[in-house]
Amino acid sequence: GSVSDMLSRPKPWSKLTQKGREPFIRMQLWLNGELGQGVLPVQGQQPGPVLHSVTSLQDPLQQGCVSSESTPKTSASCSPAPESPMSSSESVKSLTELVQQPCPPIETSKDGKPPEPSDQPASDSQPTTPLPLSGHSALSIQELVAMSPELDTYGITKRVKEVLTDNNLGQRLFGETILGLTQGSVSDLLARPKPWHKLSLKGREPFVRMQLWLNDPNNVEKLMDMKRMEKKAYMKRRHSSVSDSQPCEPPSVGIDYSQGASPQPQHQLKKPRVVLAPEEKEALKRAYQQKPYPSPKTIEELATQLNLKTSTVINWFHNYRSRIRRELFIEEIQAGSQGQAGASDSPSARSGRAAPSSEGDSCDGVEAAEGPGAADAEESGGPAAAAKSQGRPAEAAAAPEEREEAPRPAEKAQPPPSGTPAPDDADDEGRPRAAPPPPPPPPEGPADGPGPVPNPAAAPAAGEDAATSAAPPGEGPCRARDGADRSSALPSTSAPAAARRASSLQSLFGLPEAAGARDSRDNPLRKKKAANLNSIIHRLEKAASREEPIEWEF
DNA sequence: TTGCAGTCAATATC
DNA sequence: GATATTGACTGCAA
Repeated sequence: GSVSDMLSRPKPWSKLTQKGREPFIRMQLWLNGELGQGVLPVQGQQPGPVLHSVTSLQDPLQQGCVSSESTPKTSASCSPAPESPMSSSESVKSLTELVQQPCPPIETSKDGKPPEPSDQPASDSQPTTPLPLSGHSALSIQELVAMSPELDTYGITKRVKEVLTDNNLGQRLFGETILGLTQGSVSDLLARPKPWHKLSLKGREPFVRMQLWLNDPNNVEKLMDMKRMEKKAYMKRRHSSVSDSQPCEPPSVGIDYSQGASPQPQHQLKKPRVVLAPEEKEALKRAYQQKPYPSPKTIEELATQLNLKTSTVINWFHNYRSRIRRELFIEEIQAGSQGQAGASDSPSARSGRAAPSSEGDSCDGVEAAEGPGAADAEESGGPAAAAKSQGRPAEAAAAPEEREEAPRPAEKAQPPPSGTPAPDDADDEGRPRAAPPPPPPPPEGPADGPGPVPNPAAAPAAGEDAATSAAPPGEGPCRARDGADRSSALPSTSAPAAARRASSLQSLFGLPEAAGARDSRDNPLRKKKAANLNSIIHRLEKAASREEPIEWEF
């Protein structure tokens, strides 16, 4: 259906979103029978039978990290035939070659990311720019990303981490040279990769780069070289600065704030970083538990009570929601890949590093659960939950479901679960409020368990959550969008509802297809979740077709 | 306008 | 010194 629509009523390029352009890029590539023709004028073309080609684009990046089970979406929408139809084979070939090439440096920074801002003396002969991509073939990273088959992000990061540690290569170096990202971002990415299908085109980019890098037989050497050169340059700078007594301009990275002292007026303008006190965080977390999507009013109150700027509170909620969500992704992945084998824990298996969250802060909105609300943990993945030193991860994964299954009455004296929106939330009503991504962590006893902790936040938030918590569970917005993503990128409207639902399920679990394929069957917890989610999806579908206000209660 | 994804970069922690 | 965490910001989509 989508294809038909697209073929008969193509939108002008300029009107298309990034997502929307993807199919056209695919078509263009397919038509070209080769890759990298720069930008693609798509308009008005009436491509012929395009369909199957998409599948054929599956193998390019391959080399091991593509999810074992080719994306269901694509395969569903395209000919199930495993092997791809002719024409595109060339493209695949050239792409594959390209991907495997020693990858000449490139200067294709998409958004024109300045090739290393000021940086690097490394410029010494070595291309500092990230993007180990094409030189000749003008195949931009975006194109590659657009055509990339589904990659196993978790597997990729795992491998990258291995390679980096094995060779004693730092994240900073890797990030700056290969990915064009800062150390912090790399760390985050490696520690908490999102499943491929949850990533936007932009978000996929680093993974494609990583995959390309992994495929490059000389990857380590190159990085080592870079390292050496950096060192050399650094030494050189030091020497010269010492001898010249010249306050040697801050090593590269022209952004030498820290170089502190220098009373440069501009630098003075830098606002100091806000660091929330533990109590403040605690309060915010509690507020989050009460209401993951606080109304402006609530935010205002929180800010006042905590003596923070409202923007800080807003940011905090955004970050928290999004980070919790990510936590859940990996929990799922890990649970998936491990639950299989060792039933439980094996912290060891956890890619070396324990889920970041486990140390308590980052996403502990969930962690909080372990205390008083620990009861919740009970069924949470059984052994896994128990084994986890902090119970956290497993809980996190399970928590959502529990809430769905048994809307805890505990949750703040919910006004009549149905119907009437929360009193206070006047400002929220009407808007189909997105569900708390990962449902607010198990309410350790609403408004906080034993929690003697003075909780300024809880108060204001308390009365309001009804409406919110009544929202559809399971990452509403995210999912919805995700669903849209898929359909636009990989038309598969013809898939029977059941199939669609199935794939939705996968996405709901945040499982990379591969993982899903691996474990979805026996894990009882998973089954339970699946069943539960199935029913939710079913209701959602029904509701959607009705268009009448609905009361969410799962 | 709101929420989110993706990042940066300052700090904290190891 | 390397890595992890996290508040803030940008850009985009609905």
